[in-house]
Amino acid sequence: MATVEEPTRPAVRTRDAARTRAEILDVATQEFARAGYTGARVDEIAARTRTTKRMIYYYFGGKEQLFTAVLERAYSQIRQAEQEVDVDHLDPVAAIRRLAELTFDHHEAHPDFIRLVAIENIHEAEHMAASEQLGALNSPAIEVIRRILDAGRASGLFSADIDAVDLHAMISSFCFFRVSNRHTFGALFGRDLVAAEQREHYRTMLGDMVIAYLTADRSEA
Amino acid sequence: MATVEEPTRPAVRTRDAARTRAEILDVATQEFARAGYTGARVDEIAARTRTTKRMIYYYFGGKEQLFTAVLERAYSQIRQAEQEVDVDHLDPVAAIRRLAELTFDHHEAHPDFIRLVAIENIHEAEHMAASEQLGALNSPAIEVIRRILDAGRASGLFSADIDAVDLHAMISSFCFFRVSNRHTFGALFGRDLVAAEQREHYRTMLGDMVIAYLTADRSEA
DNA sequence: TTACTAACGAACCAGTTCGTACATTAGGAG
DNA sequence: CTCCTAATGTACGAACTGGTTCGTTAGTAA
Repeated sequence: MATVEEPTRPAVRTRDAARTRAEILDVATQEFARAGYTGARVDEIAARTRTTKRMIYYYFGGKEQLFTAVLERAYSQIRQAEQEVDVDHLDPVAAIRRLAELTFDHHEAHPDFIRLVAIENIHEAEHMAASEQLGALNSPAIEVIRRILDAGRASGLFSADIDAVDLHAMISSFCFFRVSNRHTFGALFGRDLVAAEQREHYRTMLGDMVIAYLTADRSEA
Repeated sequence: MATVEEPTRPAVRTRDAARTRAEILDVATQEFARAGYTGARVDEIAARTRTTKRMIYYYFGGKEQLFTAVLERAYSQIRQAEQEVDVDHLDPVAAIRRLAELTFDHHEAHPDFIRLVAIENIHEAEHMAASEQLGALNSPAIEVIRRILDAGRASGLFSADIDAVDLHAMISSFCFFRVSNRHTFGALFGRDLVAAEQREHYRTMLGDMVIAYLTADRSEA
């Protein structure tokens, strides 16, 4: 019943450009991943931030550039993870399997990233094209794959003459599809590709598939 | 220089419910595939039709139901194509390879369908869930795969104990990724997965991969 | 202490977008 | 030929949305 108005606490507007910028990126990542580029609302992003819409335009310029910034950060995080991969101590077969599993795990752990990539493909990668930072700077994973492939062929273990980028595509396609198409696949076949009980099953299947392809006996062909 | 106004031809408003409905679906499919669900504009769909926006609401009820109808038709077309598959005269290895190639070809030939599926996944298949027609009625392809797998195992050619739905996922993931992620993959690695020169390369790679997995020597495992 | 600027907030605006109310007519049933 | 209704077209509006204008203030350099 108190008719006394709350003094609407001054909220001690502390100034911290880096924090504000990062917070906008965090929220924007969620919102874009949730609703797609067009479906994401700048007002909604601002509302879920401790700052205002004005700041989004102040720091990023607009919705398009904000999405580009979101993509840039997401990809830079993935590259960072890839750089920490260490499979040099393993034999080629084990190394490839390990790498496939790491890719599998990373996709599963970052569904928002998968969604962002799917969304960017709907828009034909126009935001990536507009980014200087994202210009064809190769993923570290490719170099790792290349080294393992060379070793595997040198030792006679690998018969397939696939190159690193194509092998990366093969591994990624399985990992990506499992997460990206989870919902339509589930609706059509009543099977949840990302169900916890199935995790080991699919992880093993991926490794088996890649190794089988690389080591297949092609002498009869 | 004729200042005589064109009589704005009466356009002979012929009435044909089926045609109007089908035309709306055609244009809507393009527009949704182009811009995503949220990005698609009802006014734009109407403008590219020989009828008006009023008819979209008259026949479909609204944007959501229109998108659901688009998905229903797209999936029914795919099922129709799957039903025409005939691989019964082939041995299991050749049959699986042929089936994989047909899936490959279908994905390549229908990029709009791929985009619609990707878009529907962004929306967590909520429109498919709202459809009675799309309720878990299995794809004919699954039955075909099941038969081939049984035959392959019976004859001792296939060693892998994978089930039909998972094999379908394996094949689809490669075909789907190649089309759906064409743009981001191209931007990152400078390689166009859908380039015509590469078509045979990837088609063969898919078949090799699936056959290698199914026939891999697991005696040493 | 003062002055200056980077960082910030509230309110607003113009264009858009889905959806609807109302009026009209083609074409078939009788 | 007449009447009835499924089918169609026009015009409009309320809510939303990206972006901007204008004014304020925290922190800091001198």
